[in-house]
Amino acid sequence: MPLHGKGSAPNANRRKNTMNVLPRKINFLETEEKWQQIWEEEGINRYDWDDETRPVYSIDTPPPYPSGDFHMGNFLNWTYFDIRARYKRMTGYNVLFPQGWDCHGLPTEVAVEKAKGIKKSDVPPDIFRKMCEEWIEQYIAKMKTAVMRLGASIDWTTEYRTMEPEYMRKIQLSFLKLYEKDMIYKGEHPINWCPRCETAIADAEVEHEHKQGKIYTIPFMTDSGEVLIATTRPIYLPACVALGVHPDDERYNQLIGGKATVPYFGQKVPIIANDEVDPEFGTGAMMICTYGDKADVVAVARFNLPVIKLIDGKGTLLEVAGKYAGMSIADGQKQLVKDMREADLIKEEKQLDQEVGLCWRCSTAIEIVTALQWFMRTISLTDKVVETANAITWYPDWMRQRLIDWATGLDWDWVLSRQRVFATPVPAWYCNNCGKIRLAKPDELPVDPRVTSINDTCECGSTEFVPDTDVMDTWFDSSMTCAIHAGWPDKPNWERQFPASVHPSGQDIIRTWAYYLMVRHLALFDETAYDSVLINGMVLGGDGRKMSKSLGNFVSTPEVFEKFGADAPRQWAAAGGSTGTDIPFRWEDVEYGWRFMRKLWNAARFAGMRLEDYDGGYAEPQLIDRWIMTKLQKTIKRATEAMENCDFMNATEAARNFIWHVFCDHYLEAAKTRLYGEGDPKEAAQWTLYNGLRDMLKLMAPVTPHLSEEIYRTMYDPNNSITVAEWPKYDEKLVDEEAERIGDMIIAAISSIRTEKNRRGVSLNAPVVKLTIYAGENAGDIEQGAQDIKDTLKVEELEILGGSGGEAVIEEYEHIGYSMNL
RNA sequence: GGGCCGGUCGUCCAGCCUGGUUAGGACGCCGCCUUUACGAGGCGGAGGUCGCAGGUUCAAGUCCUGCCCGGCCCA
Repeated sequence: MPLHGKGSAPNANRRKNTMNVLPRKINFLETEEKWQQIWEEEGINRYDWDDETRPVYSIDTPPPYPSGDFHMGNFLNWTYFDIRARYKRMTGYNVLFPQGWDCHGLPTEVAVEKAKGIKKSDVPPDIFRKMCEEWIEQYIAKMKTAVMRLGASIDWTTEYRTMEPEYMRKIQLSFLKLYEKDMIYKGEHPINWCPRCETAIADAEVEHEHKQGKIYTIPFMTDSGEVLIATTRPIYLPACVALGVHPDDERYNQLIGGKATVPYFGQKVPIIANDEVDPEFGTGAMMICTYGDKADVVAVARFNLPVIKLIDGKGTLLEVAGKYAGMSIADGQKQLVKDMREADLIKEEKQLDQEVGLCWRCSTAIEIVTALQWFMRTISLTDKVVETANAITWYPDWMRQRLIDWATGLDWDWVLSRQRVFATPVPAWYCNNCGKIRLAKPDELPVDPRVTSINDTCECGSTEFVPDTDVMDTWFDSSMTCAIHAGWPDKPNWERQFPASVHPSGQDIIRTWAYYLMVRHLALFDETAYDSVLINGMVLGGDGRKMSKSLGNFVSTPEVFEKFGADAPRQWAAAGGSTGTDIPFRWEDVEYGWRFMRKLWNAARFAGMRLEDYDGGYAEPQLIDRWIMTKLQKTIKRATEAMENCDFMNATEAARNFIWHVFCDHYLEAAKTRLYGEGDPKEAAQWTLYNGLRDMLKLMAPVTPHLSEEIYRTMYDPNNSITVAEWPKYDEKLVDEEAERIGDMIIAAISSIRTEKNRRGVSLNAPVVKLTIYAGENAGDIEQGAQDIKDTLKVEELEILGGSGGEAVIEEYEHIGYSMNL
């Protein structure tokens, strides 16, 4: 036995004060709010910017868009990174857990327009901005309340808003630095365009949807007769610049090099060989227009074809569309199809299931147009992105592929500029005379060129400048967080907090958040933005379908808080499914968490009562004490490994199952009689209980911080928080394999006999006049637990024999039989 | 069409990477027990040929191949 002698109490200092006993009744909801307040007052969640001893763990908390609704999906995310933050604090890290709000964006503009009954163009940009800023504060307040009610261990001294001048300064500065590095440029390129929002949008902002559409077969005239093409968008005929056929397609390849005449509009276009044309699709010949779809973009670039502008920013057809000019695309197409039918130029019409790109904000069908926009170079960084994605850690591992697939599938650089108001302005003016760009200088930031004019002289001698009226994609605000959280560019030691240790993200926004962060920081610092990515899945309704109000499976977060507070649903979030997978919200899981809290509370209350006179002393642990300690060590090991891997489910399950079904169900029952007694057997049980329970509270602390704290401060240490106490260490000295083997046998015997008592309709407490156990070769083992068996089962006379016999056998130990007289 | 994930008791979820005792847990269902931590509890029971078909192996829920179904993302 590794442990000997009274007084040599490992991990337990002799206590002077008696232990406080927990009250029978407890209002968990009030308790939680109490601790949230105390933690804030004590500042225990603050990052220590000056501490150079502890290793840093920095969390790249994604600043949410303050919609005002902290939904159960948010609940899941914040629980994930809060568990991570708390676990890391307990394992010795200086944890930076910041919180920001990603304020800019169209939804606020729309909401303000509606609320004030104005259009954004009715008032100057700075006035409209102010309205948006005021508007969004109410939503930030709501979101913040929810984050705090969850018990997220945020360092609120770090709180920031992306709409603040100070934040915009940093974003604009990064813009200038990227421009200096030639990573940002202004150019004319085909881009996705939302005709309703009248703004450029990035690939990542395009949603795809299947729609039933029509495909029309239309004849083009060539020197050797008609060639039929199939198109879903005949309205693009005026912008047709070529006819493409596959070079191996024997129906058409003799036409290559010749000309074709566009029906109805009459322009002549070249017939070119394009191996990307699918001879199986439609008629096998494809018209190339500017731009009907992405394939057109690729073809135009590849064959150096001219570009014909067909629509303006509102999606209205231009002059080139002839009599259709001035109509919307949809109306124009309708009219054109009608006219072409009459002219017998439509040979066939068929239904086709096609995919259309939609603006993710307003669901308007996007168009592809060519326009002068700001871009950030991303395509040239693709290899570097792939390399970095492979080098960092992903929880779970298979999510890595999502980023790689996205990055390698991109066709264009990132379109940065947007034509909106409530966003970070592009810090640039243009010389009114020669057109040269005059970028803001770092000390002029932050600046809104739409509001502030520039006092300077251009190289050409002119002093007149016009502002760049573009603003930036909101992702440009939020994809700098790893550096900005770390303190860039002002804190001299910002690189101590950089790269971020973990970037938490939803699987749905890997293509945006994770990708933009990575590419942006690589471009600026040539370094990864984060060392690991923690992915959470979506929260589904209890029926396994996507949670939504229209499906009637929607659960609001305030409702959950009101009924069950934070710690119970936090257990659902932690244990509802594997990290990264979608998890259904189930009230049953939350209720189970709530019952676990009550169970642990009662067990701790019992421990407190039996430890009231405990002075921290040590007596040689008995078999069953060593058994539970061994089981505890193995639980610590399992939970720690799971926590290290962000496997919150198995970490939580390991701790909960041990506490409830091993410690409460078996150990407390077996040790109860000793704890009511006197002397060394009692002290051994007390030592085990005192030290064991403390570790159990710690194992649960990241998941149920409020509950653990309430019990810990009442029973163990009123002045120090368990949430920053040391995480239990697996202690090999406390592992006793032999005790575990024999203990399992004793517990199995007790369980079997207890079941038998139950079967005979008597309570566990009813006395057993005589119990005879026929233990064969295990008689010596059973003998070691004789007292536990007698105590737990209330046996008056216990006889342990070798050999076999008895009226029943012990489950899982069929060679051990027993007889019992009640 | 491509990539990724999933298909395990009525329901939800582990287990699969690193093959090996009667496949676990929760919810629900049924039965029993007022026992000085807990009846918002305890004890027990029923319920699964691990999507299908092959293959590797002494041994497959676990590894390999093909297929089917569902989900997400992309074209």
